[in-house]
Amino acid sequence: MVTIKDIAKIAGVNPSTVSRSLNDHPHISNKTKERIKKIAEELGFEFNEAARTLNKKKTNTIGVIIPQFFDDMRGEIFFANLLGKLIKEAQLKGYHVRIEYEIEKNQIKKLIQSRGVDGLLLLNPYIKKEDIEFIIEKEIPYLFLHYVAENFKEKNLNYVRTNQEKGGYIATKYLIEKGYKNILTLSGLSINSEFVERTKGYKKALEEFNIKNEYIIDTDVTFEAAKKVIKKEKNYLKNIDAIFAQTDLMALGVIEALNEMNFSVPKDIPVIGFDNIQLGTYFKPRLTTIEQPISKLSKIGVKKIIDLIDKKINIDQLEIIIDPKLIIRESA
Amino acid sequence: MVTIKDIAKIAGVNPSTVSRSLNDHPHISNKTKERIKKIAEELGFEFNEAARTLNKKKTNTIGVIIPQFFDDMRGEIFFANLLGKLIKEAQLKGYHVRIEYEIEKNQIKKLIQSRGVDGLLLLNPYIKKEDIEFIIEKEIPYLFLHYVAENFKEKNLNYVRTNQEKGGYIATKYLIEKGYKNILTLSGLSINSEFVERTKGYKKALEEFNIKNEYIIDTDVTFEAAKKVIKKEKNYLKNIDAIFAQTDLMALGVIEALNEMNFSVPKDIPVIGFDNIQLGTYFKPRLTTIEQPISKLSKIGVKKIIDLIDKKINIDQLEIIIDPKLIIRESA
DNA sequence: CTGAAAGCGCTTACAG
DNA sequence: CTGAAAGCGCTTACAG
Repeated sequence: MVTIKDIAKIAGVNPSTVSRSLNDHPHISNKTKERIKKIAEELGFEFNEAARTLNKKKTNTIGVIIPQFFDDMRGEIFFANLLGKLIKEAQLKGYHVRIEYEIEKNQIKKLIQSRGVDGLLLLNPYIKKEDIEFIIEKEIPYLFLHYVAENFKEKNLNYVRTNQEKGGYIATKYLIEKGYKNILTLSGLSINSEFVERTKGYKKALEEFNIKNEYIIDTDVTFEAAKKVIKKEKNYLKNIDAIFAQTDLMALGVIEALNEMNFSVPKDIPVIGFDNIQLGTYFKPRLTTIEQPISKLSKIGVKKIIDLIDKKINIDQLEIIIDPKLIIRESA
Repeated sequence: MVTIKDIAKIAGVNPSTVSRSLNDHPHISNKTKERIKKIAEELGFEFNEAARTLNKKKTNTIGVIIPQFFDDMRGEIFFANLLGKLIKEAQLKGYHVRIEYEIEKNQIKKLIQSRGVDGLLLLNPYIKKEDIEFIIEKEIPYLFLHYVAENFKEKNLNYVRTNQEKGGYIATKYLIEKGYKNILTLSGLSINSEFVERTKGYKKALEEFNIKNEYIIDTDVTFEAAKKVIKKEKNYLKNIDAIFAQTDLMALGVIEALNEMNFSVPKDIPVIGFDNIQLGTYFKPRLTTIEQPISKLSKIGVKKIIDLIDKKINIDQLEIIIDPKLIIRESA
């Protein structure tokens, strides 16, 4: 592999001159710069990353901690999308992304101590409290993305996330304004706060329109669970005239159940989802839903973590909340 | 950050002794080893990765090159699954994974020249010929995973892939043995050879059973395209008594189209898919399909690339072909 | 069993 | 504008 020394020898200069030339140091004459760059190019020279990292204490790597439930169907689509966009965004800015599951106990600490990353993008809401404290103590640039830690509410943390409450509010309000008053929301049986937030938004909308009847069912965040629950709660359904399912997959399960029970969607019962997965556009009726702003999330996430790494922004606190968007199609 | 020197000072020994102790070098007394390990533990020491990499010329990183079409719906589910499993597998073996899109021209060359990875897992079939030649010339351990390069048929390349032809064969044979003789296959309009292979398998099965009637339609690999084509080819359908759609998403589109045209699946026309995406289990009728062996693919892929890196196996040629599996459910 | 020294491939403060 | 030297944090061949 060709090194700076090789180039120095060929050019008859000191390695430091090669380094400076290739790094466009201002105090080097254009003549030598160009001469050296040409040689470097011809030899196919690239800086040895490890050597640079060791010297500059800069890895150009963003650590991304993903949750174990990445394997879930729902997580999969959403996270795959998010990760794909994160990788691309980072790459465009000269960083790369190191994705890790939290498998071992001290994974995050090790990652930091071994100087493997410049900063951390945390996509896992279940980061341990001590890890968060460690990150903060060591002043490692970090950003919660999409989720905010569940285990550490005391301190103001850095995050970029979707306004889930607003999403729930928008969905519910849309149904109310269409004239529905008995709205069931299917929420997630999950410790992730997104569902709590969406239900909050649901309640807020009801309240705003002075509607007293709340119908809330918590269930697993899957197609099957949603389908099953709807079929089981036949009697319950008699009071209901619209449904807000808090994920698209659940909404599809609900529609499937309703179809099998000979309800027509949206005529008999409109259904609105959440996420805007592509799947929702495939089947009839095409899903009306709330869009998670994945593109914005990844663009802003990458930009901000790099700003934090470059100390372009204060590490004090960074709170960015992105509003989701109503997508009107056929199901409601 | 704590270094080997710090520990040496505290322990009153030479840094080399610390290094050897922490690396479990055989010639160090257990006493000092344990003493030093304890100090290291107390200080929260971890090896500086860059320093180690620089010295040992080993990054413990597997480069993963993904195709631009990772963003596609189909690619997304399949690749997300595969990537998630790759990351986990690699991590369990002490490696991490560096995922890159091929954005710049010389991305792969740079990755190699800058010594960023120990080996390459190529998930992109459209690697340029010169890149492949470069990889081979530099003797970088590499493995095509899932796809095999389209641009470089001359040389025997290393790969781990699914036997797509066999998949097409199994699917078609299954339909034939159920008594169907006029089988349409919906193949992919795509330069990826997987569809060519699956169609080959389809033909092979027909031939084996002496069936002369071939029905092949090539179309975009999407739900919508499949649906549209089926609705358009109404007349064509009259001759058909079973359909083999070469992706699950296409199969779902086909079923949706058939339903809208008042055909019952599988009673009137059975439909078999390919991929075994989870989605296929959600809707009625649940999809009969061919399973892509994603778990095996990722496990073997990671294991073999590490073997190549460790020179445990010959770099001469590695060809592993994994058979897909028939999953019988309701649609056929 | 342990130490002293050189080296991995860069960068940069110090000189001139 | 350029060079010589020290250093980033490890490892390991050479000695003893």
